[in-house]
Amino acid sequence: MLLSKTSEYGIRAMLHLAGVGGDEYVSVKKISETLDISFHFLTKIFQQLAKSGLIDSYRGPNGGVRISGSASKITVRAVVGALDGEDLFSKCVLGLPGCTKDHPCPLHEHWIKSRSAIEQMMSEKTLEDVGADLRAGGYRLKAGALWSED
Amino acid sequence: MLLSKTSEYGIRAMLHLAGVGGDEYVSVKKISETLDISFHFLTKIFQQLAKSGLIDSYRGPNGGVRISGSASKITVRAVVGALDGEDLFSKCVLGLPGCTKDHPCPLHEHWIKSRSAIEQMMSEKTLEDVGADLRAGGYRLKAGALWSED
DNA sequence: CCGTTTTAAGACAAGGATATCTTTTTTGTT
DNA sequence: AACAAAAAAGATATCCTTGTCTTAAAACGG
Repeated sequence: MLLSKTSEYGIRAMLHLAGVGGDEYVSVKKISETLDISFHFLTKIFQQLAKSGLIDSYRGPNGGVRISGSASKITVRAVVGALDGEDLFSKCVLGLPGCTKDHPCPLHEHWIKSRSAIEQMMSEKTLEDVGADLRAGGYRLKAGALWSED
Repeated sequence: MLLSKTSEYGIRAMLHLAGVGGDEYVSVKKISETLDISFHFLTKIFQQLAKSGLIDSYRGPNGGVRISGSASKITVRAVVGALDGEDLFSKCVLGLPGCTKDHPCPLHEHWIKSRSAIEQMMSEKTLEDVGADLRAGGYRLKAGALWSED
C-alpha cells in the first residue's frame, strides 16, 4: 500500500475542507459522518495535522477545524509528509539504508524517477485546486456519492 | 511504505539468484546469510514464490531454490504481484472502492499516471537484466557491501 | 456558575505484518 | 537402515497500525 490509512483519511478530510471553502470551523464529528471515517481516529489525525501547522482547531460550541492560512499554500505532498513522514519520498524501494547514486541498489536509478514523479504530482496539487475541482462537480471523496451529494 | 518487507526481501532474494545465474539450487540458509535476512521468514517468502511458480524448490542435501524457467521471463513486477498482490497496481490512492475514470476521486487522473509509471518500471526489469547488472558490478543487495563482495 | 459542545489526551483492544522457534517431510549419503 | 541436510508446515511471539472507548480540558450560552 502506498499510503497508510492515516494519510488516506487525512487527505480526504483536508480535501473535503478545501471543497467547503471559507474559514469557518467545521466539527470533526460532522466531517467523520460525511466521509464515513471513524470519528475518534479522525480526531487523532487532525491532532497531528494541527501539530504540523496545517490546520487550526478550536474547542467548544461551533468549534472544529479549518485549513490554516491559505489553501493555495498547502499541497497533498505536505499532508502526506505530516502524516506518513518522508519515507515515501526518500527511501530505497528495497529498504536498503544509504541507497544513493554512489551506492545504488539495482533499481535505484529507475525508482528515483518514479518516486520523483509521485512527489511532483502530489506537490502540484494544492488544496485550493482540488477544492475548486470538487465544487465544479464530478468527483468523489467517499465510497458512495459525489462530493456535492455529501 | 511502497512495498511490504515480504516484497523487499523477496525481490532482493530473487535478484540475488539472478546474479548467481545458472540453474543450480541454492539453499535458503545461504541466501539468508548472504543478504542478512531472517532465515525462517525468507523460507516462507520462497514458499509463496514457489506456489506462484516463480521458483523451483528441492529438498534434501544440495537442495534449495532456483529461478523457475528463464530469468528473462520473470520481472520485478511479477515478484511484487506474487507477494504483495495487485493492490499497488490497481487501487485508488485514497483507498476509495470503484475509483474509475467515470467515478474518480480528485487525484484519480494524476495517480493512475504515477501508478502506471511504477508498474512499467517494474515490468521492464527482468531478472536476467538485473543479474547482468549485478555481475557487471557497482550495485548492492544488502546494507554493507557490493554484490560481488557478498 | 452550570450545563452543553467540542477538541485533546490517554488507555485499551483487535488485527495484520514481521519475526522466531519447533516439528515434519523429503532427499541424498554412508 | 541410519543419519544428515534441507525445504515445508505449523505454532507462537512481538510490534505497529488501526480502531474504540473513556476522561480531561477548553469554550460558549444561558
